[in-house]
Amino acid sequence: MILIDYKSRKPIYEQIIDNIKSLIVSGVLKRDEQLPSVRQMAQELAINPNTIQKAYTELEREGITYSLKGRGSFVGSSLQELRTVQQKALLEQLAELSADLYRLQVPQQDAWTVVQQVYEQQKEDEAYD
Amino acid sequence: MILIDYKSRKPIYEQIIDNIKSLIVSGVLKRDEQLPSVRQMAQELAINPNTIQKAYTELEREGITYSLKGRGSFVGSSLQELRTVQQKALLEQLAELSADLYRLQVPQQDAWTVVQQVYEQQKEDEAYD
DNA sequence: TATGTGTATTATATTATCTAGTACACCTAT
DNA sequence: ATAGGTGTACTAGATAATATAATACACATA
Repeated sequence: MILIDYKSRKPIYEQIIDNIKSLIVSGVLKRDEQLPSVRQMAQELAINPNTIQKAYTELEREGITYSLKGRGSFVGSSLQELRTVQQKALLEQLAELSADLYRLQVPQQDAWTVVQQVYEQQKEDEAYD
Repeated sequence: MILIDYKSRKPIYEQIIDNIKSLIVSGVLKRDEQLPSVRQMAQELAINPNTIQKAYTELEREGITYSLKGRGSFVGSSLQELRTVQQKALLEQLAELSADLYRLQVPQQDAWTVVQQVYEQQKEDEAYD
């Protein structure tokens, strides 16, 4: 369900956060569905429970999950809500990257070609599902 | 000449590296031109000389500068060489970002609009030089 | 010779990350 | 009521990356 890359410079708890967001946005985890408990996920990933706890706390702070004492942690954000937020964030990243591309005098056409090619490649990959 | 953002999560030595690359790519620093000495830059930025040294060592490792004992550090990469390398790196970033955009189902048209707007905005800003 | 270079070394401080262990309050099924 | 599973809080320690501090040495040049 969740994969951790220990070689990455990205902290484990951030990888868990991103992973859960992906699961929600991809529709695997749905609103009000229960997440694995802190201890369970810690055991499955062979990671300290405190690290999972840190990820869950941050997810709750962002309003993406909610926790009930004695019950568990649950998805608090709908697929559409989270998708909208993340789309906005990605477009902001794209704007920053575009500014860098401009500064380095990369032709607009070259940038566009890359985007197009990736989109078409992804579409092809999807055709095999 | 160089600005450091102490609030940034990016380490100071990395900021120095990026800053010097920008100065080369923008044509401010030219091939074989001498960089500020380790001690001089350390004093100007009120930063420990070892931190500057770390940045310079990395720049030399990347082939962007070269150092001569007793002489100083100099630009070893031409504007065109470095620009080409960095353009390639940026386009790779763009490819990764495009894949994320696709996964989040951002319409290709929306992405394209952002890129276009940034390019036009930058062009306008430049007109005031 | 004096000064300014790059470079190397050792030590310390700080911060972020992660682990370890323990404890408590709460919920629920038995 | 009890047991077991929840979230949560707390203290402590290990480790790595980053940055500072203080010296020292070799080399180049005016």
